[in-house]
Amino acid sequence: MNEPTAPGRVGDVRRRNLSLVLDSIAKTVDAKPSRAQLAAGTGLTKAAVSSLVADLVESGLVSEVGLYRDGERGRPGQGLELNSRRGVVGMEINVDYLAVGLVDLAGNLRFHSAVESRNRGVPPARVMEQLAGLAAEAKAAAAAEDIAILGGGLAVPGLVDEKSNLVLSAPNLHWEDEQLHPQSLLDGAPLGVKLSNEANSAALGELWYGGGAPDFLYVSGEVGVGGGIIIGSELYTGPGGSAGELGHIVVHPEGPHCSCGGWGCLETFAGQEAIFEAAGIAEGTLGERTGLLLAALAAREARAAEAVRDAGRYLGVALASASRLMDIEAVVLGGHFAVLGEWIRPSLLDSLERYAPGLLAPENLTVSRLEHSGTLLGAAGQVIRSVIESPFEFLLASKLA
Amino acid sequence: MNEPTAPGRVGDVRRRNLSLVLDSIAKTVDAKPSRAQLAAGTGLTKAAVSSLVADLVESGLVSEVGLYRDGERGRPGQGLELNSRRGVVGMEINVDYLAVGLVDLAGNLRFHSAVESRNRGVPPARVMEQLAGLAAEAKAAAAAEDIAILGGGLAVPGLVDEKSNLVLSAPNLHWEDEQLHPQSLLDGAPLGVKLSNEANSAALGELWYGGGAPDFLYVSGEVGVGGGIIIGSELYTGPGGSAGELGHIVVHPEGPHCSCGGWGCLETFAGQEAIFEAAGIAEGTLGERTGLLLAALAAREARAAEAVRDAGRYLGVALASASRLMDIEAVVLGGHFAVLGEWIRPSLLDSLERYAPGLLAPENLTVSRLEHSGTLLGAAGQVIRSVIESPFEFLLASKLA
DNA sequence: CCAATTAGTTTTCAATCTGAACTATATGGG
DNA sequence: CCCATATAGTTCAGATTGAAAACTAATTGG
Repeated sequence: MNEPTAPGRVGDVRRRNLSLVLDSIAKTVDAKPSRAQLAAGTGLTKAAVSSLVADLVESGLVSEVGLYRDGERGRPGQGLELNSRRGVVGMEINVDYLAVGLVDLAGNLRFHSAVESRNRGVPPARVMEQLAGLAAEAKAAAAAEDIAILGGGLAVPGLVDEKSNLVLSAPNLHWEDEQLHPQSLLDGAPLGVKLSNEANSAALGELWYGGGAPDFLYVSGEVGVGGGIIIGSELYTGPGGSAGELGHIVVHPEGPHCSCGGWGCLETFAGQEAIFEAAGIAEGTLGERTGLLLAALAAREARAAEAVRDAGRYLGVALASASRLMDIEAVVLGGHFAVLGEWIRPSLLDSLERYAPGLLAPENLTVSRLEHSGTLLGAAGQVIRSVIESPFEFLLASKLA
Repeated sequence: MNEPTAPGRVGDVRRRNLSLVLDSIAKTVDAKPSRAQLAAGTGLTKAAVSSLVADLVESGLVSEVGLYRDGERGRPGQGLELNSRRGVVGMEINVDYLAVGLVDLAGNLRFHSAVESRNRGVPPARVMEQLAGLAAEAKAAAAAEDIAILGGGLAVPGLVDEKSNLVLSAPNLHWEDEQLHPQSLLDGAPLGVKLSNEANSAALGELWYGGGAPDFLYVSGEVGVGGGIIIGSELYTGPGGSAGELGHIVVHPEGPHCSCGGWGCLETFAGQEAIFEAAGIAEGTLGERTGLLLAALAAREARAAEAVRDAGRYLGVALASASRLMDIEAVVLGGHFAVLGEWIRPSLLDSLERYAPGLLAPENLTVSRLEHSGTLLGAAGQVIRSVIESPFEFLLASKLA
């Protein structure tokens, strides 16, 4: 018997309403709602909203931005918005690059920097050292724009335990059970640095700063094939936190052996290596090979076209199964699949229609437009969302300071 | 922008705590906790628990059962338990039988009755008429035992819309967009009759009255292959309510055409028809054919053995994919697969180990022991759980009456 | 310049939990 | 047999918080 359910206290009501008001302000992008509008939108009384907003303003999460006027009569309202002088640093370690970004509470990417970096097989300490340099740039940018950094998010391409900051397994980096110290990247940030999975973060980035649909499968084609499952505007992580492994859905029971130990996984047909190999592109860095592949596709070379067509076909099999099982009727392609977007789309749609007819309308298969910033935005966004969802804890902390 | 989030009111605290206390009483089966124990268990003060329990007792949901003594010193406590003189009727329409059961709040099956009935192709009105006869038996049994019927649950083998009591599609009954009137089965029951899907109800029955693991996939092998996904002790239904379609996971891209329009679905390899056909058993009712199959297996007939082995193999493929995708590491076999339990287990385990090595320990693949009552218990249990989760609404209603 | 209108604040009230004091009821040793 | 001790449960004052309504503030249009 688990007993995780905490008793309701009188004060819980305020926790919830603080979050409700803050979330309403966050949702109303560009509109800068007044207290009265918030009252109407949330169902709270004006009195309650006033009291809640007072706390939020005092803590610095929300700022008043001049008077709001609609041309009608009556006293104008005070426009409210998330304080754009508070920010979170999103950071990403990937196989062949490092990146950081500074995202303000309102969701604007205020600074962005990335460097190529061959991180495969490099010890975490060395990679973190290099990342610290980028983080310093972000801090400098924040100081220049007078933005206070509340915290950060760090996404890595592997399975992580965010409580203990452990990278359990990042096969493409050749990391296994590596202890990271992400806090050291942003000394003194009150909310610390949250470690997360790259595909999940990219899915969340897509949710918060991309298309915005509440339910979709995000397919992240990096070296492996990863995925993030968004249901009801929340990330589905599963009981153990490792859900979304689209790459290891079995798409052919007689398929080749997979690095995971299984057979016929999607990754063996649609992973980057599999596609390059099928297309006959063996040499060079990831970037070079991607360039060669796109060139071959543009030149209508049969072998490349077939490689991508097959990948799309098997991706369709996996997505048909996943959509049916989880009742999710939208898919967003990211990473490698976004790069191959228009090339892979036809065979993927054909395959979906063959294996799950009528399930997924073509307009619900989209390509992410966030490109490389999606993961960053998602990594930072998780920290921003945690504040929006539990502002009370933040208020307490800022009261003490 | 959806705005489903209701503002927190002061009174919400009591809603939550009523549910917390009621749930604590429900969880503590056989222990009959005192108010003081509940206070310790929930984190509420004794004063709060006393007040909450008073409301619950007054509404008739909870009853005081004599004094509690542990042999120590001190005043003995009043034992509390869910009122076993309140019940819910679980009902099930299936392809070849109808069944009803009376379940009291404490979860005891107090009455059970089932009849064989060939319902395939029979109009809903006729089936409902026959079911009403069984429901009358349950009502009589409740009257005889002085149990007040609060409501009912009706499970059907198909996709339902529970708001409008519509059976959207029950292919095995040949029902399509049929309007049911389940309330008429239990006139005057204050909580009405809730329509639900058979596989989902069976999964919930397994959750509440069976094994009790918080995360598992329930596989319901009836005429089709259905499934129920339990995550965090809750049913996962997906955004549209039709999740769990294990039967239409693609297990072989070159497989046969499926009734769903797709190709190579699990159902085409492991559905009842597929197994009977592969085993060469074409004649007779479902029951007769099942008997023949089991006899053939017992006689070690090669064709039957191979049919079941293949079904297990493909079921393993589907479960490997589903487990990986959703990060669920336990499986419960129900329906036909429970009947075939020991015969299908070896090839299923082999297959799981081949396609998702190390993911699912053999002890996490279990066979449901609830047999035919699982669905009933789940159907009734949904109504019972709705009371446990929102007792406040129930109190209001009983105050008015 | 005033009526109408809308924004936001103040005040009173009710709901509900906590905490502490109090009452109720049992056991066991002298 | 009685009283110290222990545990169960109740009562009551105090704090938090939102609802409702009255009130103040600021703006427009005639």
